[in-house]
Amino acid sequence: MDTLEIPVETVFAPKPALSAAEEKLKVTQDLFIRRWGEMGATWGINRTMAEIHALLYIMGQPCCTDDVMERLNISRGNASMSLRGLCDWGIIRRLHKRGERREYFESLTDVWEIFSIIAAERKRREMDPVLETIRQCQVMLSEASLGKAAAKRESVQLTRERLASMEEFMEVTNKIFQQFIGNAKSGLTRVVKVLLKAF
Amino acid sequence: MDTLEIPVETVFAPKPALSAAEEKLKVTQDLFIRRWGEMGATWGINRTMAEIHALLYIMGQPCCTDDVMERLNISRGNASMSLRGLCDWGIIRRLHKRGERREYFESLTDVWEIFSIIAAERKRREMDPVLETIRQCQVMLSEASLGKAAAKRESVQLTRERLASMEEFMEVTNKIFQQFIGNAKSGLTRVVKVLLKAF
DNA sequence: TCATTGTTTCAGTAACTACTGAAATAGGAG
DNA sequence: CTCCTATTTCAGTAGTTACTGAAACAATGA
Repeated sequence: MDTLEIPVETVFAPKPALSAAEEKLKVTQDLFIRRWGEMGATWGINRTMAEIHALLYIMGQPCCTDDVMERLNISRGNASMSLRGLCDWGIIRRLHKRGERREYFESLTDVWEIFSIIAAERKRREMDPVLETIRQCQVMLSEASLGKAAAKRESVQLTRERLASMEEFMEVTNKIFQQFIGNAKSGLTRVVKVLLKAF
Repeated sequence: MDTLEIPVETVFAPKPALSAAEEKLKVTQDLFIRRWGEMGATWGINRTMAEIHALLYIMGQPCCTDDVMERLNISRGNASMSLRGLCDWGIIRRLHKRGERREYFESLTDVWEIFSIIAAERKRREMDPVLETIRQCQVMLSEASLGKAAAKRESVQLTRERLASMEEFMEVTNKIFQQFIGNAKSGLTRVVKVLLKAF
């Protein structure tokens, strides 16, 4: 039997074993983190970035690069790049602790704020260019550009109609986004309450 | 000089040259299609699928597999799979023309309907599982699971708070989605008008 | 100044996703 | 049934994105 020997773990892993409660907390957080990462992936945000954000959000306390690396089993390079990316988005913040050399990171805590930042950025990057393109297309198919006869062709008319309905849709959607973004900090609940009451 | 010979194009390319207007229409449509594809890509929908949908939408008339292949320069396999995918989503439809062997495809024309289908599906696939996970996490950190003392720890409390605010956010968001989805056909404009008037 | 600790960058590579082209399959017409 | 045309499937591969690990860099303190 080797119960009398010093367990290998004592030498190589200086950490004390987690208490049952700590273990459960960790398992729970990991579950949340994984799911969040999966969701992020299908929304065009890379999994690791989403996971890091989930970690910082769910922990509720600042973590340093090494904490993140260790917890998610990722390399230093990856952690560094992803943390920077999240800072660029503005949904996590760098944090210097007095007398500490290393940097810590923490997530914004207000969920409405987090999502309105993301929404605003995506609108700017993805919806706005499409809207601009649609308008450009409409100019290209205008009477002025094609001449009166050609502009009357059925195929041209069809395309113009489609462009117009898409434009209308996107404009309205944009306005909704504005509401989200503008009201985020005060809690979007207000927007929603109005919406729900009306139906 | 070879002007007296039959031009090579006459033999190999039976199509007549496009008129200026047709050419402009094509260029315009291509511009729209490309932009739409780019947007799709950043939203986690693959570029080709988004482009095919854009094509069918903007054309306003049914196309067969070969039309799509030729217009977008993609292989038969790709076209077939992507068209099936779009049918599965429900945003394009198969269409049999009387006396024609091959199948045609057309896009839904109502933009609100298109987007509400997409929204509903994404909610089901991506938000619902996260919500379920959050609830599961809350159970895992309940007093019943951890015991009274452990449940009082600060770290546990923090995590529980975060889970709770995220849950609240997602529930509200879900309700908004429901409104979208439920009112789509009658034109979402109604929802929006209410929303806008209230501010 | 140098040593130490922490951070960023980036070339190389692993992992993944999308696409092709050809073969298999389906189904209508004769 | 067979022939013919349209459609689907899928193995192999091209193209893309994400990640690692090491080296360069930055900042602090002795």
